[in-house]
Amino acid sequence: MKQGDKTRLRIINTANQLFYEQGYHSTAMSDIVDKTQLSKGNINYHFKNKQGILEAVINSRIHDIIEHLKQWERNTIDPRERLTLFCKMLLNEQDNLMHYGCPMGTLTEEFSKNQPVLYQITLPMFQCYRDWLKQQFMMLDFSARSADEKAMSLLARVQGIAVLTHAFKDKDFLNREILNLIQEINKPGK
Amino acid sequence: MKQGDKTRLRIINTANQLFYEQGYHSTAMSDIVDKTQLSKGNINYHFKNKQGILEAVINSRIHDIIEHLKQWERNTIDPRERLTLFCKMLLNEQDNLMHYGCPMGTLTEEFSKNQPVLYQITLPMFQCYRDWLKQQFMMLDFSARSADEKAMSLLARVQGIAVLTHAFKDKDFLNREILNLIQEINKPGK
DNA sequence: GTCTATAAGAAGATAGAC
DNA sequence: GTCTATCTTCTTATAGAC
Repeated sequence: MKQGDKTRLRIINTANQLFYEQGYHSTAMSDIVDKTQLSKGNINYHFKNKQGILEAVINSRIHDIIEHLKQWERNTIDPRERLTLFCKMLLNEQDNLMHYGCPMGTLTEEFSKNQPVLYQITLPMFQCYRDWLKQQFMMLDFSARSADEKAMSLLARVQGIAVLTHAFKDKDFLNREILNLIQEINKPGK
Repeated sequence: MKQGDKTRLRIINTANQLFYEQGYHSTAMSDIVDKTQLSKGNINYHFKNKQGILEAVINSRIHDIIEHLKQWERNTIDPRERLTLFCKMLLNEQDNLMHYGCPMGTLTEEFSKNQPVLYQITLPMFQCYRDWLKQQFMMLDFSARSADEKAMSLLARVQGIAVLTHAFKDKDFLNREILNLIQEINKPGK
């Protein structure tokens, strides 16, 4: 890998972490400078501006999400088990969720109000999960329409749990709710 | 009412609306100046700084929330009906939810990551609803502990619906989910 | 109580040397 | 490719006149 690519990657990964832990707006270019130990000028050589960094970060995240989904598909062919793996993801991220909320949800909320350009960049993350969940429900013989509705329902459940875990800094709540949700998913008559 | 009080109230109400529509961080003092048609100096006479305005806004919101809860208590003594009124609140705010999300959830999320002082100011809004919902579940003969868990569950459901309504700008989803939620609440064996 | 004017700082983006 | 230095704009907060 070329030196330039290594630097570019270092910027993306650092910004990704900072955008998650502090939010996009609260992360200054100087924060990225400090954490990467690169100069301001160097960062601006690799990215036109802050929005350019965001775009690269989101592309990187989407790549990771897709890898994650593929892994679940390799792990099992049972859609209910796959949905269960999706829910369990939150248990693996307990501390991060408590401190920083959902990386996708919090970033989207930050842009949904009045940053239409950044919002458009960020929303595809949500769409990845929505489409994949829909596929799983279709494998359970739901129609395309109701599979999408089930996907949205499940996404909403998970986002709600993330919001309250974050707001009340409550890991017990998180564990309780996710276990309940997994039970509901695996109930036969659903 | 004195002129000073009228001015103070005008600032609070304007800031309340702007904080909701744009977020706290994205609302500049100059936005409040423009919308109130008051001078910068006048606003700083009434409030020490931006944080002072936030505190007044939150106090005003909490006052409104409590009035709202009291009204639901006057409207019915049946706890399930009261929980239903709570859910229906979201249907009355369809357009706002779609454009700006939950006024309580979005503000709390904005501060939960790395603004501990503002977070402490904002969280009591959530606590109001949590306590009231808990009371309703206790009237349905749940123990204090499980009533609180049910309250948190319901809050999470509603927050999740708000997040996805906002993210996908989808009112149909909102209506569908809220009606489902109301049905669940009024199922006998819950 | 309300105003105008300005200080003081932070943040994003740019210029140009090496 | 990487750096230092600077520009410009935006934002909060303050000083002082009326």
